[in-house]
Amino acid sequence: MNLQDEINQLNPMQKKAVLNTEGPMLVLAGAGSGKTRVITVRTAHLLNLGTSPENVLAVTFTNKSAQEMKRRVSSLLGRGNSKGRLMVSTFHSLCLSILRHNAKHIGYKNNFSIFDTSDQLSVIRNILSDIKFVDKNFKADAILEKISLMKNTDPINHKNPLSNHDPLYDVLEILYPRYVETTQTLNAMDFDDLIVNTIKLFKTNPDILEKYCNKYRYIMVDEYQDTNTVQYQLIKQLAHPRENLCVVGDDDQSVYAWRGANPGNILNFERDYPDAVVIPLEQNYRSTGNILTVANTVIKNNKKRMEKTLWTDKGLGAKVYIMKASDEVDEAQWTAQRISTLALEKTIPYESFAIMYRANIFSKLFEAELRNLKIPYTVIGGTSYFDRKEIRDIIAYLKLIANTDDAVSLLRIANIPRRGLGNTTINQLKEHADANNIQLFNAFEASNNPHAVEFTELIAHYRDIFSSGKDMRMAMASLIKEIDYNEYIYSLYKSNTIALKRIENVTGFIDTIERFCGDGTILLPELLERLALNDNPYETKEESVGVTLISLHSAKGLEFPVVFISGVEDGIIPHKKSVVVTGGIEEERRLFYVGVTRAMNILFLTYTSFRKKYGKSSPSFTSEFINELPKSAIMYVNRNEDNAMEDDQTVKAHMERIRKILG
DNA sequence: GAATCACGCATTTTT
DNA sequence: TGCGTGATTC
Repeated sequence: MNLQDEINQLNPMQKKAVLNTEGPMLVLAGAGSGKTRVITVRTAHLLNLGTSPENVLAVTFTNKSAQEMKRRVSSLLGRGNSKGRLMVSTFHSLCLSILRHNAKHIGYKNNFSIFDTSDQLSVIRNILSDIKFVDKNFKADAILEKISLMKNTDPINHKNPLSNHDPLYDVLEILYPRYVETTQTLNAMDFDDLIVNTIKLFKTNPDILEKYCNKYRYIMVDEYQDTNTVQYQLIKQLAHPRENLCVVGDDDQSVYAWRGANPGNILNFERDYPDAVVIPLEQNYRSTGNILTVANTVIKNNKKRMEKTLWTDKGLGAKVYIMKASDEVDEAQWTAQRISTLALEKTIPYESFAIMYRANIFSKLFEAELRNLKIPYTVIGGTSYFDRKEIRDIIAYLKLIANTDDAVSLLRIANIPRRGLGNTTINQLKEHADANNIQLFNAFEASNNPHAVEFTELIAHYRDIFSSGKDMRMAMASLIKEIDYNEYIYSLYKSNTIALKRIENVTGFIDTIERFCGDGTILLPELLERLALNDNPYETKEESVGVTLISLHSAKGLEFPVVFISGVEDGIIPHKKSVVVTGGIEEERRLFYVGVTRAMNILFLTYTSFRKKYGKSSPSFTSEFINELPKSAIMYVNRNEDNAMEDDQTVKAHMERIRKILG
């Protein structure tokens, strides 16, 4: 299908958004309203009008959506067309590429490292121990969260986000500058720094900013409701003065305030850009009528939102089913049984089902019950492959090889595998480095400890090997062999099976790396960037197998024919801890709304009478959101006479549709 | 440096 | 309840 046909098929609002290419525009894209389609067709249209692809910048939050967007734009324009020159990028990778070219202007070397969360935690723990600050009430991860919030809200004026009654307030006043100083000394940036430092770069070097402003004449931002204050500032800087800025988002799906997202960015768009055109997309192409009625009714209870009502021409469809289980085991069994029945009797593929929950911990019981019934499933989220100790160790080697100033990586692996560099020796070296104001690595080099010197020689040797651009796999394999990492793993774990598994992980990691590299060879710094930003341009998108188990947060952006939202109980949704913080009950309601609007044809809401919490069973109470549901669109299903659905002709008709859709 | 134990804590997560 | 951390001990 060519572009013009594609445009002709859009609904009037979508078409308006696509054809309006100049000036600021807010596309208020309701759930399932064809948002991605609008963005991609709009981009293709822009290019088709003669705009050069290098003058267009599209910003997303995840690499996955960036890749998806590139793919769709290039398929709209036909092959060989501009895919490579079009800048579709995440906030972080955009900033990273800007900073790599301009590192010296903000006091960094261009081989700066990117620190992930665990690197950040190490920095904080080191500072705490340096200043001999011991207080169990101040945990590194709580401090980190606040530091991140501080950076994301007001990095330049160092505005403390806490009230001065908060016990963490004073700690943060001391730690924040120290943390910033330390990371800079280590020639490292954390994820927040990537954005913050870009803003600073632009503030202090208007000429550099101007260059980028001239380059990016048309800017699009996806998921605008998730932008935080610094991302907002960045976009504002870049869009000036043309303001050909198209932001797309849905304030009702803003569920990341707790990590700094500022829904005010979308709510205030018209105030910030007075000439803005606002286009609401309210026709929903995903869900049937009753599901949308439930979604609309619930979300209307939020006060701070932009008014919109989703509608569909699909008809009412099945009612939203509500199941009250006796306890969490019953809930999981019931859900698994329902899936089994629907799958077998109505021949719905398992891939059409999703079970959603507020917290990943809840996946356990569902997994067990699905296993019981031999139903295949995929759990999304949880701890990442890259968080494993053995993978982190190897990555620490690579990071140190790429940036010897990275003392966090250095300290991680100085004695892994053991090479006679115990705590005492390392502390002496640290003191020596501090006293002489030199990098720790240089203190190792200059030390009269042969182990320390040998270690730096090893790193230097591999620095040469990796920078020569030789085969990455060979270099890695040889490094792992030279340090005898496998032997170390065997010595670490008593059980051979566990040790073998860990070793397999390391081998698997080398394979993963190869996939990150694609056909061509890339150098170590680029590999590390891709690893840090989780950006694998060669990853083949694999269809997940079986029933999807997923948190409500992770489900944003996805859709499934049949959805179960579990644990719709007071304290879970809304979560007891969320009610008192940033987003409060309204954000919880949005999260629930996100879950509801994932469902295409059938939606179940489940909750319990009793639930085991921390080992002991206590009564659970229905979520207030259940009470907000419109009576006309819902139907209660009883455990003992669980046959209501089978008699429901609408369900049969809709199952028929699902089968058709899925071929 | 390793093994053991007690204690405390317990959303959401991408980059 | 169950895991991860940190202290304690050998």
